[in-house]
Amino acid sequence: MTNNQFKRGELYSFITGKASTAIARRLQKKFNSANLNLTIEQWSVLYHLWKQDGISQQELCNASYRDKPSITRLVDNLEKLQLVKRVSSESDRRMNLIYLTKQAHKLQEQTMELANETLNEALEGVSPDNIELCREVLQIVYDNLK
Amino acid sequence: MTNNQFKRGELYSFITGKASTAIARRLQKKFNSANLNLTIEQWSVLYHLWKQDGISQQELCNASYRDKPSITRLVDNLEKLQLVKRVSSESDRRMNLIYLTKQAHKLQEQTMELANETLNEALEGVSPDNIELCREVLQIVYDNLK
DNA sequence: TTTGGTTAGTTGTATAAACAACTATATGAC
DNA sequence: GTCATATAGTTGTTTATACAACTAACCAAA
Repeated sequence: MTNNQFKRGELYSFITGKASTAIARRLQKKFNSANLNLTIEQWSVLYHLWKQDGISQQELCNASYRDKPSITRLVDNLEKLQLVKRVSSESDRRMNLIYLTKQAHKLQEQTMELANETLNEALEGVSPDNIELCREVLQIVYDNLK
Repeated sequence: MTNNQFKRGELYSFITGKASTAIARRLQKKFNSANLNLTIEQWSVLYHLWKQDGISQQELCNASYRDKPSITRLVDNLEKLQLVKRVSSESDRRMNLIYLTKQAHKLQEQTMELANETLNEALEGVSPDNIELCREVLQIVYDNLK
Protein backbone atom coordinates (compact mmCIF):
# COMPACT_ATOMS: atom_id res chain seq x y z
CA MET A 1 0.00 0.00 0.00
CA THR A 2 2.55 2.53 1.12
CA ASN A 3 4.87 0.91 -1.35
CA ASN A 4 2.35 1.45 -4.11
CA GLN A 5 1.92 5.06 -3.07
CA PHE A 6 5.63 5.64 -3.50
CA LYS A 7 5.64 4.09 -6.94
CA ARG A 8 3.03 6.63 -7.97
CA GLY A 9 5.15 9.22 -6.24
CA GLU A 10 8.11 8.43 -8.46
CA LEU A 11 5.93 8.89 -11.48
CA TYR A 12 4.70 12.13 -10.01
CA SER A 13 8.24 13.44 -9.61
CA PHE A 14 9.08 12.67 -13.21
CA ILE A 15 6.07 14.45 -14.54
CA THR A 16 6.31 17.46 -12.31
CA GLY A 17 9.80 18.40 -11.67
CA LYS A 18 13.02 16.85 -12.68
CA ALA A 19 13.13 17.08 -16.45
CA SER A 20 11.61 20.53 -16.72
CA THR A 21 13.76 22.15 -14.05
CA ALA A 22 16.85 20.54 -15.55
CA ILE A 23 16.08 22.12 -18.92
CA ALA A 24 15.42 25.51 -17.40
CA ARG A 25 18.64 25.41 -15.38
CA ARG A 26 20.70 24.40 -18.38
CA LEU A 27 19.30 27.24 -20.45
CA GLN A 28 19.83 29.72 -17.62
CA LYS A 29 23.46 28.66 -17.40
CA LYS A 30 23.88 29.23 -21.12
CA PHE A 31 22.43 32.72 -20.70
CA ASN A 32 24.82 33.40 -17.82
CA SER A 33 27.83 32.07 -19.72
CA ALA A 34 26.94 34.33 -22.63
CA ASN A 35 26.76 37.26 -20.17
CA LEU A 36 23.12 37.77 -21.01
CA ASN A 37 21.70 39.44 -17.93
CA LEU A 38 18.35 37.72 -18.34
CA THR A 39 16.31 35.21 -16.39
CA ILE A 40 14.45 32.34 -18.03
CA GLU A 41 11.18 33.89 -16.88
CA GLN A 42 12.03 37.23 -18.45
CA TRP A 43 13.05 35.40 -21.61
CA SER A 44 9.74 33.57 -21.71
CA VAL A 45 7.92 36.91 -21.71
CA LEU A 46 10.12 38.24 -24.50
CA TYR A 47 9.40 35.01 -26.36
CA HIS A 48 5.69 35.85 -26.55
CA LEU A 49 6.43 39.42 -27.56
CA TRP A 50 8.69 38.24 -30.36
CA LYS A 51 5.71 36.33 -31.68
CA GLN A 52 3.41 39.34 -31.26
CA ASP A 53 4.59 42.74 -30.15
CA GLY A 54 2.41 45.30 -28.42
CA ILE A 55 0.03 42.96 -26.58
CA SER A 56 -1.49 43.79 -23.20
CA GLN A 57 -0.30 42.49 -19.85
CA GLN A 58 -3.47 40.42 -19.61
CA GLU A 59 -2.65 38.75 -22.92
CA LEU A 60 0.82 38.05 -21.59
CA CYS A 61 -0.82 36.44 -18.55
CA ASN A 62 -2.86 34.14 -20.78
CA ALA A 63 0.03 33.31 -23.06
CA SER A 64 2.48 32.52 -20.30
CA TYR A 65 0.15 30.93 -17.72
CA ARG A 66 1.02 33.51 -15.08
CA ASP A 67 -1.23 35.61 -12.91
CA LYS A 68 -1.42 39.37 -13.17
CA PRO A 69 0.91 40.28 -10.32
CA SER A 70 3.59 38.01 -11.78
CA ILE A 71 3.38 39.76 -15.14
CA THR A 72 3.32 43.19 -13.52
CA ARG A 73 6.62 42.45 -11.82
CA LEU A 74 8.21 40.73 -14.79
CA VAL A 75 7.33 43.73 -16.94
CA ASP A 76 8.70 45.99 -14.19
CA ASN A 77 12.03 44.19 -14.33
CA LEU A 78 12.08 44.04 -18.13
CA GLU A 79 11.46 47.79 -18.18
CA LYS A 80 14.37 48.33 -15.79
CA LEU A 81 16.53 46.32 -18.17
CA GLN A 82 15.21 48.55 -20.97
CA LEU A 83 13.92 45.56 -22.90
CA VAL A 84 10.24 46.57 -23.03
CA LYS A 85 8.15 49.72 -22.74
CA ARG A 86 4.66 50.07 -21.31
CA VAL A 87 2.40 52.17 -23.57
CA SER A 88 -1.06 53.06 -22.33
CA SER A 89 -3.70 51.97 -24.81
CA GLU A 90 -5.57 54.75 -26.62
CA SER A 91 -8.80 52.79 -26.91
CA ASP A 92 -8.88 51.49 -23.33
CA ARG A 93 -6.88 53.41 -20.83
CA ARG A 94 -6.88 50.54 -18.37
CA MET A 95 -4.59 48.57 -20.63
CA ASN A 96 -0.84 48.73 -21.00
CA LEU A 97 0.46 47.59 -24.35
CA ILE A 98 3.94 46.12 -24.03
CA TYR A 99 6.43 46.91 -26.76
CA LEU A 100 9.88 45.46 -27.31
CA THR A 101 12.83 47.82 -27.50
CA LYS A 102 15.50 47.66 -30.18
CA GLN A 103 17.75 46.01 -27.61
CA ALA A 104 15.18 43.23 -27.02
CA HIS A 105 14.81 42.57 -30.75
CA LYS A 106 18.56 42.05 -30.87
CA LEU A 107 18.34 39.31 -28.23
CA GLN A 108 15.96 37.11 -30.17
CA GLU A 109 18.30 35.28 -32.49
CA GLN A 110 21.01 34.57 -29.93
CA THR A 111 18.68 33.37 -27.17
CA MET A 112 16.56 31.23 -29.47
CA GLU A 113 19.71 29.56 -30.66
CA LEU A 114 20.71 28.79 -27.08
CA ALA A 115 17.20 27.44 -26.44
CA ASN A 116 17.44 25.16 -29.47
CA GLU A 117 20.86 24.03 -28.37
CA THR A 118 19.48 23.19 -24.92
CA LEU A 119 16.61 21.27 -26.43
CA ASN A 120 18.96 19.27 -28.64
CA GLU A 121 21.09 18.36 -25.63
CA ALA A 122 18.01 17.46 -23.61
CA LEU A 123 16.50 15.22 -26.27
CA GLU A 124 19.67 13.50 -27.45
CA GLY A 125 18.95 9.83 -27.96
CA VAL A 126 15.17 10.25 -28.06
CA SER A 127 13.51 9.41 -31.36
CA PRO A 128 11.30 12.05 -33.06
CA ASP A 129 8.31 9.73 -32.66
CA ASN A 130 8.87 9.43 -28.94
CA ILE A 131 9.43 13.16 -28.59
CA GLU A 132 6.10 13.76 -30.31
CA LEU A 133 4.34 11.13 -28.21
CA CYS A 134 5.72 12.64 -25.02
CA ARG A 135 4.63 16.09 -26.14
CA GLU A 136 1.13 14.77 -26.77
CA VAL A 137 0.94 13.15 -23.34
CA LEU A 138 2.03 16.38 -21.66
CA GLN A 139 -0.58 18.28 -23.69
CA ILE A 140 -3.28 15.88 -22.51
CA VAL A 141 -2.11 16.31 -18.92
CA TYR A 142 -2.33 20.06 -19.30
CA ASP A 143 -5.78 19.90 -20.90
CA ASN A 144 -7.02 17.53 -18.21
CA LEU A 145 -6.09 19.97 -15.48
CA LYS A 146 -6.61 23.43 -16.89
CA MET B 1 14.08 30.23 -39.81
CA THR B 2 12.29 32.27 -37.19
CA ASN B 3 9.28 30.12 -37.89
CA ASN B 4 11.29 26.99 -37.21
CA GLN B 5 12.62 28.51 -34.01
CA PHE B 6 9.11 29.00 -32.74
CA LYS B 7 8.16 25.43 -33.52
CA ARG B 8 11.01 24.29 -31.30
CA GLY B 9 9.86 26.87 -28.79
CA GLU B 10 6.45 25.27 -28.55
CA LEU B 11 8.07 21.94 -27.85
CA TYR B 12 10.24 23.66 -25.29
CA SER B 13 7.22 25.05 -23.47
CA PHE B 14 5.57 21.66 -23.29
CA ILE B 15 8.61 20.01 -21.86
CA THR B 16 9.47 22.72 -19.39
CA GLY B 17 6.42 24.29 -18.03
CA LYS B 18 2.82 23.73 -18.69
CA ALA B 19 2.10 20.18 -17.64
CA SER B 20 4.27 20.16 -14.56
CA THR B 21 3.05 23.46 -13.17
CA ALA B 22 -0.54 22.42 -13.84
CA ILE B 23 -0.06 19.27 -11.76
CA ALA B 24 1.60 21.17 -8.93
CA ARG B 25 -1.12 23.79 -8.87
CA ARG B 26 -3.87 21.17 -8.83
CA LEU B 27 -2.27 19.36 -5.91
CA GLN B 28 -1.71 22.62 -4.03
CA LYS B 29 -5.39 23.45 -4.44
CA LYS B 30 -6.33 20.07 -3.03
CA PHE B 31 -4.10 20.74 -0.04
CA ASN B 32 -5.71 24.14 0.45
CA SER B 33 -9.23 22.76 0.13
CA ALA B 34 -8.40 20.16 2.76
CA ASN B 35 -7.12 22.97 5.01
CA LEU B 36 -3.67 21.44 5.00
CA ASN B 37 -1.39 24.36 5.72
CA LEU B 38 1.35 22.93 3.54
CA THR B 39 3.11 23.95 0.33
CA ILE B 40 3.95 21.47 -2.41
CA GLU B 41 7.64 22.12 -1.79
CA GLN B 42 7.28 21.38 1.92
CA TRP B 43 5.32 18.25 1.03
CA SER B 44 8.06 17.10 -1.33
CA VAL B 45 10.55 17.26 1.53
CA LEU B 46 8.24 15.30 3.82
CA TYR B 47 7.86 12.81 0.97
CA HIS B 48 11.57 11.93 1.13
CA LEU B 49 11.48 11.73 4.92
CA TRP B 50 8.53 9.33 4.79
CA LYS B 51 10.73 7.08 2.70
CA GLN B 52 13.68 7.49 5.06
CA ASP B 53 13.51 9.41 8.31
CA GLY B 54 16.49 11.04 9.99
CA ILE B 55 18.58 11.86 6.92
CA SER B 56 20.82 14.91 6.70
CA GLN B 57 20.02 18.16 4.97
CA GLN B 58 22.63 17.34 2.35
CA GLU B 59 20.87 14.06 1.61
CA LEU B 60 17.64 15.99 1.28
CA CYS B 61 19.38 18.27 -1.21
CA ASN B 62 20.43 15.30 -3.33
CA ALA B 63 17.06 13.60 -3.11
CA SER B 64 15.03 16.67 -3.99
CA TYR B 65 17.37 18.38 -6.47
CA ARG B 66 17.61 21.54 -4.41
CA ASP B 67 20.63 23.47 -3.28
CA LYS B 68 21.62 23.81 0.35
CA PRO B 69 20.11 27.23 1.04
CA SER B 70 16.76 26.02 -0.32
CA ILE B 71 16.76 23.06 2.03
CA THR B 72 17.88 25.19 4.97
CA ARG B 73 14.88 27.42 4.50
CA LEU B 74 12.40 24.63 3.77
CA VAL B 75 13.53 22.88 6.95
CA ASP B 76 13.23 26.21 8.80
CA ASN B 77 9.62 26.50 7.70
CA LEU B 78 8.84 22.83 8.37
CA GLU B 79 10.27 23.29 11.87
CA LYS B 80 8.05 26.32 12.42
CA LEU B 81 5.09 24.17 11.40
CA GLN B 82 6.33 21.56 13.90
CA LEU B 83 6.54 18.92 11.19
CA VAL B 84 10.27 18.15 11.51
CA LYS B 85 13.03 18.51 14.09
CA ARG B 86 16.72 19.15 13.48
CA VAL B 87 18.92 16.84 15.54
CA SER B 88 22.66 17.42 15.51
CA SER B 89 24.50 14.24 14.52
CA GLU B 90 26.60 12.59 17.22
CA SER B 91 29.16 11.23 14.81
CA ASP B 92 29.60 14.41 12.77
CA ARG B 93 28.61 17.58 14.46
CA ARG B 94 28.42 19.48 11.18
CA MET B 95 25.36 17.50 10.19
CA ASN B 96 21.74 18.00 11.11
CA LEU B 97 19.62 14.89 10.97
CA ILE B 98 16.03 15.71 10.12
CA TYR B 99 13.31 13.78 11.92
CA LEU B 100 9.59 13.78 11.29
CA THR B 101 7.26 14.66 14.13
CA LYS B 102 4.18 12.65 15.03
CA GLN B 103 2.12 15.33 13.32
CA ALA B 104 4.05 14.86 10.08
CA HIS B 105 3.58 11.09 10.16
CA LYS B 106 -0.15 11.70 10.37
CA LEU B 107 -0.07 13.73 7.14
CA GLN B 108 1.36 10.95 5.01
CA GLU B 109 -1.71 8.95 4.17
CA GLN B 110 -4.01 11.89 3.43
CA THR B 111 -1.53 13.80 1.27
CA MET B 112 -0.39 10.76 -0.69
CA GLU B 113 -4.01 10.04 -1.47
CA LEU B 114 -4.48 13.57 -2.78
CA ALA B 115 -1.31 13.18 -4.85
CA ASN B 116 -2.60 9.94 -6.36
CA GLU B 117 -5.94 11.57 -7.06
CA THR B 118 -4.16 14.43 -8.84
CA LEU B 119 -2.10 12.02 -10.88
CA ASN B 120 -5.21 10.09 -11.92
CA GLU B 121 -6.91 13.29 -13.02
CA ALA B 122 -3.79 14.41 -14.88
CA LEU B 123 -3.32 11.14 -16.74
CA GLU B 124 -6.95 10.43 -17.57
CA GLY B 125 -7.17 9.17 -21.13
CA VAL B 126 -3.48 8.29 -21.39
CA SER B 127 -2.69 4.61 -21.81
CA PRO B 128 -0.30 2.93 -19.35
CA ASP B 129 2.12 2.27 -22.20
CA ASN B 130 2.20 5.92 -23.15
CA ILE B 131 2.57 6.99 -19.54
CA GLU B 132 5.57 4.72 -19.21
CA LEU B 133 7.05 5.90 -22.49
CA CYS B 134 6.64 9.52 -21.47
CA ARG B 135 8.25 8.78 -18.12
CA GLU B 136 11.20 7.19 -19.89
CA VAL B 137 11.64 10.18 -22.20
CA LEU B 138 11.64 12.56 -19.24
CA GLN B 139 14.17 10.35 -17.46
CA ILE B 140 16.45 10.49 -20.50
CA VAL B 141 16.07 14.27 -20.62
CA TYR B 142 17.05 14.47 -16.98
CA ASP B 143 20.03 12.15 -17.42
CA ASN B 144 21.20 14.07 -20.49
CA LEU B 145 21.34 17.31 -18.55
CA LYS B 146 22.36 16.41 -15.03
C1' DT C 1 49.79 19.60 16.27
C1' DT C 2 49.43 22.77 12.95
C1' DT C 3 48.01 23.90 8.50
C1' DG C 4 45.24 23.65 4.31
C1' DG C 5 41.53 21.86 1.98
C1' DT C 6 36.89 19.82 2.09
C1' DT C 7 32.15 19.25 3.65
C1' DA C 8 27.65 20.73 6.15
C1' DG C 9 25.00 24.18 7.00
C1' DT C 10 23.58 29.37 7.31
C1' DT C 11 22.85 34.12 5.81
C1' DG C 12 22.31 37.98 2.43
C1' DT C 13 20.40 39.49 -1.77
C1' DA C 14 17.77 39.30 -6.10
C1' DT C 15 14.08 37.29 -8.74
C1' DA C 16 9.77 34.94 -9.08
C1' DA C 17 5.02 32.81 -7.90
C1' DA C 18 0.54 32.64 -5.31
C1' DC C 19 -3.00 34.96 -3.04
C1' DA C 20 -5.60 38.86 -1.26
C1' DA C 21 -6.72 43.56 -1.29
C1' DC C 22 -6.60 47.54 -3.71
C1' DT C 23 -7.27 51.59 -7.65
C1' DA C 24 -8.79 53.08 -12.02
C1' DT C 25 -11.28 52.57 -16.09
C1' DA C 26 -14.93 50.68 -18.82
C1' DT C 27 -19.62 48.87 -19.59
C1' DG C 28 -24.40 47.69 -19.25
C1' DA C 29 -29.03 48.17 -16.91
C1' DC C 30 -32.08 51.38 -15.49
C1' DG D 1 -26.73 60.20 -16.90
C1' DT D 2 -26.20 57.17 -12.64
C1' DC D 3 -24.97 53.17 -10.43
C1' DA D 4 -23.55 48.33 -10.10
C1' DT D 5 -20.44 45.29 -11.94
C1' DA D 6 -16.62 43.62 -14.49
C1' DT D 7 -11.90 44.16 -16.22
C1' DA D 8 -6.79 45.80 -16.23
C1' DG D 9 -3.30 46.55 -13.59
C1' DT D 10 -0.73 47.47 -8.97
C1' DT D 11 0.82 46.63 -4.22
C1' DG D 12 1.66 43.87 0.06
C1' DT D 13 2.91 39.61 2.08
C1' DT D 14 4.64 34.86 2.26
C1' DT D 15 7.17 31.17 0.29
C1' DA D 16 10.61 29.43 -2.75
C1' DT D 17 14.94 29.39 -5.82
C1' DA D 18 19.69 30.75 -7.34
C1' DC D 19 24.06 32.42 -6.34
C1' DA D 20 27.78 34.16 -3.45
C1' DA D 21 29.92 34.67 0.83
C1' DC D 22 30.26 33.05 5.14
C1' DT D 23 31.04 29.84 9.71
C1' DA D 24 31.92 25.53 11.86
C1' DA D 25 33.56 21.06 11.90
C1' DC D 26 36.19 17.42 9.90
C1' DC D 27 40.36 15.32 7.90
C1' DA D 28 44.75 14.43 6.07
C1' DA D 29 49.59 15.73 5.13
C1' DA D 30 53.53 17.78 6.97
